[in-house]
Amino acid sequence: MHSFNDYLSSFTSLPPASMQALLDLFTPITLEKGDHLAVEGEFSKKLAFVESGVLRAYYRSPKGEEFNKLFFTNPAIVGAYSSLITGQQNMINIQCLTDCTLLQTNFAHILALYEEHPLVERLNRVIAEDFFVKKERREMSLVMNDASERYALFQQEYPDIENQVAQYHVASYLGITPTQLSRIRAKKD
Amino acid sequence: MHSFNDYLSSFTSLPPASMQALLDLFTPITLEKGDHLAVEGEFSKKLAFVESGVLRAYYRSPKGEEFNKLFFTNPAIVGAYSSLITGQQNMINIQCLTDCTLLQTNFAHILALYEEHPLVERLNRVIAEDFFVKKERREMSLVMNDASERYALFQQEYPDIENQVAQYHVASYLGITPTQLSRIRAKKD
DNA sequence: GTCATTTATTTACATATGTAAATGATCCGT
DNA sequence: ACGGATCATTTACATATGTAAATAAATGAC
Repeated sequence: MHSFNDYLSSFTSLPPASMQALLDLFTPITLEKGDHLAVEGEFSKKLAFVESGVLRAYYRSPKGEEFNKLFFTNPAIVGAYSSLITGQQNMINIQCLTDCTLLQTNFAHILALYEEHPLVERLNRVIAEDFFVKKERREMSLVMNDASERYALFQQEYPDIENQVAQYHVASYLGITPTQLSRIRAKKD
Repeated sequence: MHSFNDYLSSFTSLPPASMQALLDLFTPITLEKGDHLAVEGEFSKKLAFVESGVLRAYYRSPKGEEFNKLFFTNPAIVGAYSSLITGQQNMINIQCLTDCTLLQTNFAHILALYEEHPLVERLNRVIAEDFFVKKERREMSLVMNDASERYALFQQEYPDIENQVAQYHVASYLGITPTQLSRIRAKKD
């Protein structure tokens, strides 16, 4: 498992005192398969680091269909990011697909650290930029690659997820039906 | 035409002195159909406001196929946003689809205003959040709507663009071929 | 361990979309 | 106004994907 400390350090280095102050904000929690960390319509406040387990972020269409948008596993930060930073109503849902252990905090606590620990703000910015760039890459992939190429990319990007979650969650992430994913998998042999 | 001043004011109000300092940074330029404002691989520096004309942002696949990602018309801010804020290499191209008149500046000039005009930073953040939310909506639409629904949404969102640019640019934005767009249009009668 | 439930695959058919080529329409420079 | 170039539509056919239903496999509760 990748520790939260190591994960944060991979973005930018922090003075030990700042790192400690930041880490101290987070509380270990456990969630069960099916539990939600964020729900659409809320004004989201929580941010967490994934220690173990798998979560998904998903949209819901007006008719109630669900569309997986992202998966999260160790090491990753999970939260309704756009709601947190904009203060607007949250549009996505975040749910555990397995039992999960997380380190959780209130986003406001992090903001409160900026005065005393300016490099925490820098760290936060770097992480936000990383999110942004990943989002852009995913958007490019949705547009430029067909389903079977996206499936190959998914396997590269999340090598450990495929055997931890239901096939239909993968299909939803790829933007196809489970039927079509089965066909694509069958062809690969 | 919507003035730059009015457009900025629609996000958040600025003290007149700050607004003037900001507006003073921008220089009117004209670009011709086909000209590029940003090219992939560069480290982008420029940001501009669209006074008139139509621009597109597009990706290029490794094989050289182009995929339209966004259109820009008055009033809008245009620039290789993710490159500007992250300082990373730019991944998108921005090109004029008609002759355009823009107000242009170097992004660094805006950052330099933050000290003396703190509300400019707030304005910038609000605009970035607006970008982010729009990006999320577009991503949702790509995933949840089929091509003919996306076409209807495009017509709502950009009511004036359809008769200013080639059909195949619209098709590319929708993620389909011009052939398929023709079929969708034919059905609507 | 058994059985019911959930999940994955397969099948048959329908629909959306792509490709390539032909035809029409429109635009632009001279 | 003419004529070549670009663009849009149409046609015919191929492929990818969806839907619905049947079957097979895996999972989980007892």
